[in-house]
Amino acid sequence: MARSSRQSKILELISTKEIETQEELARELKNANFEITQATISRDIKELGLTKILAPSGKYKYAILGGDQQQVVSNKYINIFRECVISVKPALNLAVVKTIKGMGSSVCSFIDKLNLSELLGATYGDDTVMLIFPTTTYATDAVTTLGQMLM
Amino acid sequence: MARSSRQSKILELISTKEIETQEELARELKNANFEITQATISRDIKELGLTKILAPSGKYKYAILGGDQQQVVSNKYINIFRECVISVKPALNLAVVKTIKGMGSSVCSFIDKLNLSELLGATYGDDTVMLIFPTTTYATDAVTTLGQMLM
DNA sequence: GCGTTTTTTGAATAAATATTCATAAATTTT
DNA sequence: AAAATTTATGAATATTTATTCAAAAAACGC
Repeated sequence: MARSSRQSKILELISTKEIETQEELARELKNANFEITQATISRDIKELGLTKILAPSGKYKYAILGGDQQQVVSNKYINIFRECVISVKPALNLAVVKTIKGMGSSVCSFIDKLNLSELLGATYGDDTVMLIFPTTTYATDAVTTLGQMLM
Repeated sequence: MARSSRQSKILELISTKEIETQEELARELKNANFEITQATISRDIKELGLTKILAPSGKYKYAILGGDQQQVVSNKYINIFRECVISVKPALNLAVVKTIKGMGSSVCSFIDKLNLSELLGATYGDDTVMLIFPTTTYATDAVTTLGQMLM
């Protein structure tokens, strides 16, 4: 459980910040209350298919891999999603996602990447993500899409 | 000059073989008569925007980056091409590319990636690449395309 | 529940990679 | 063409990352 949450957090962190080293990632995770060592991060990074790329700044940073290999890995991401999400429910033009404690932000960051159709905006709390749509129909469609991923 | 040739060779090597470490790359380059140390390879790899990715085999290997950053880098590739190619000429339904000594194979590997229209096949020698087209027209078109890259 | 197997992790370490610093080669300036 | 500047490189080293090996934690069957 801690494992999935941690990996989800890692995905969020690297897409949010420019993480240059695994030690740096360890520090960030510590801030998010994951006590972990560099050894474990090395393993997580391998599992998640992350790589160091040359950022425009000229520095190296961790990023999610593009290309073919990505397919192999994205199942992994969906598994993480599954383990962090408790339920997805519609509420008029909103979709409300309940997550395990502390995973609101990283689940939200994950959902952002899905490019849900007509998603107007998304906000999150500690264990909730709220997705805003123009109509109830789009909201229920999104709930269906996300629900599918949980099965 | 040696620099461009070497980097061109590096591009060829990593797209041909599964190179796991810089030391391994150093050995391969030695075979191709480039006496070079790991330090320089580290620098070349940074310049070329290469990264280690997880190969399907589960091992790490070097690969050319996909994605946005790639644009920044591909100019670099064209520069290398420029420095390795001496001339591009048509001969009936063929295009003949003369390269500096020893660069036939890596220039050929580079050209392969261009997906020239109607290219039927390509062969190379030490300092020559031969491209085969169905008609003289396609051959001269290719010569124009490649010629453009040299300007 | 209790023993057994599998999975996850950390500490220590091995392995790999990036950088520093000095030097040499190439390029430009005058 | 000599001096000055820039660029490329290697040796040594610092830094970073992967792995080994042992231990703890979790999952499983009985």
